[in-house]
Amino acid sequence: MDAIKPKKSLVDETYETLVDSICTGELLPGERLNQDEIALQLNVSRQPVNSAVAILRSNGFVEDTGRRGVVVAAIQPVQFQSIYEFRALVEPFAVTHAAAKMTSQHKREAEGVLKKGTRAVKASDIKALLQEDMKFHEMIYRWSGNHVIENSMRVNWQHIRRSMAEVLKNPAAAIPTWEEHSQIIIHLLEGNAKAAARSMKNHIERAGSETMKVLLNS
Amino acid sequence: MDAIKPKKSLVDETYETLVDSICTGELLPGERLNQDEIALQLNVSRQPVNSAVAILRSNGFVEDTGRRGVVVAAIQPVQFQSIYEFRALVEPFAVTHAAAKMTSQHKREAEGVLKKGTRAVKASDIKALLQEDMKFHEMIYRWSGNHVIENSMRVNWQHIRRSMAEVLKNPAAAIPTWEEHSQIIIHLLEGNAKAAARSMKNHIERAGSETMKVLLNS
DNA sequence: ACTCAAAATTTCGTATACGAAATACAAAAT
DNA sequence: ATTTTGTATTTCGTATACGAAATTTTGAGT
Repeated sequence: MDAIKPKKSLVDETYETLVDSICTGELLPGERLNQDEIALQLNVSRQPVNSAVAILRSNGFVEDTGRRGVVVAAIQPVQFQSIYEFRALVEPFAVTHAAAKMTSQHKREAEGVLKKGTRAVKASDIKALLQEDMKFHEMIYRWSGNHVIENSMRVNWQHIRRSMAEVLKNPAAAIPTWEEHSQIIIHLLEGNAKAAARSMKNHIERAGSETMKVLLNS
Repeated sequence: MDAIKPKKSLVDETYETLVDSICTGELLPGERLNQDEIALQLNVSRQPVNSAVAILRSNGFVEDTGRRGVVVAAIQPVQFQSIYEFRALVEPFAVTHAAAKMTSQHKREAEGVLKKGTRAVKASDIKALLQEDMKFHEMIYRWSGNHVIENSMRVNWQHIRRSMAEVLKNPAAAIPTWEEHSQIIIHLLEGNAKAAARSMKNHIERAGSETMKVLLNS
């Protein structure tokens, strides 16, 4: 028998709602977060909102102004450059570690994600594209067996979502992405760690420059 | 006229106190955190304690038990292996980026940290050794100009403190550490990025195996 | 004595209350 | 008209209150 759904706390729900709002651009950089207003909108008291804001602050999504309350942290293009530089280092490393551990179980999982990804490409389903892209990379982190990678990238991915939503305003941008994802998996299943890592590096660098191009023109 | 000191919130104070207690081993893995008790000891109400615990949870220092409340997260040796693997990747990268940006300002800062470090070695001042080691590496992250590195490593360092406290029960273990730190800076000031990165990689790998040796024997 | 269920207690999550600091507003002085 | 200053309002941080779920204790039945 399955455990009944462990409904999350209001703090968690509030936190996730706010992160979503920030990442989708509903809350713009510099905008103030009014706790009373948020509490009213989400139909909870100010207490869970206050706790959620404290976590947002700890994770760098909002910042103190020195005055009252917090504002949505600004995201500069240079920060995305940092993120992609970092990814270009970490992701090939994750792939290399994953290569040594491939099983038929992994193969099945990869096929599932690739199928969902290509389906989303065909349907130009932006929301699905976003979700499946994240799932693909999180899958690789997990396969690497190094939990620090997964943890370190978690917050970054929330920021990446912000930029990716911009990039995918042209859904065709997802076509090369999923071709590259597919190629990486092929190399992994061949047991060719070097080629897989190189593919990943190229993938991140291409996606990075694509992203910077879009961000700088907007 | 100087601005008056902006004293931190009780949530922050509570959070830092709890992280300290976890990292120094005062609170052991698996131990339950009783909010009433903590509030009483810190002489605050349960509200800031509750918020601080939520942040601890978000940062992986404590985990839900499925029952009531949270317990201090267990730290397995394998987690430290992951951390050191990760550092062996990220820190040479940071050094490489820092190498391109050295100024006389940086030189002065480095000399200050190295002096404090070697003084702590001579005095076998464990607390200072811990603090200065962290400061040394955070300085390099900062110099790299990539904020993602600094942010990603922040939580890791709290865990590293836990292991380092163990290692430094033999204070002589700090001697090679600060020789290596010094060597890294020398290469950086020479503008020799390759050599600096290699020194950093060796430093992390030696420190990592030293740490694993101590953890597995305790 | 041992077991099990009902009652009492603990402790958490969330709501509400309150004081203090920041901001907005308004009126007086230049 | 602009600046200044006193006052009202907003909004946050923290304290306290309360209900519900988990845990412990109690005690009756075996």
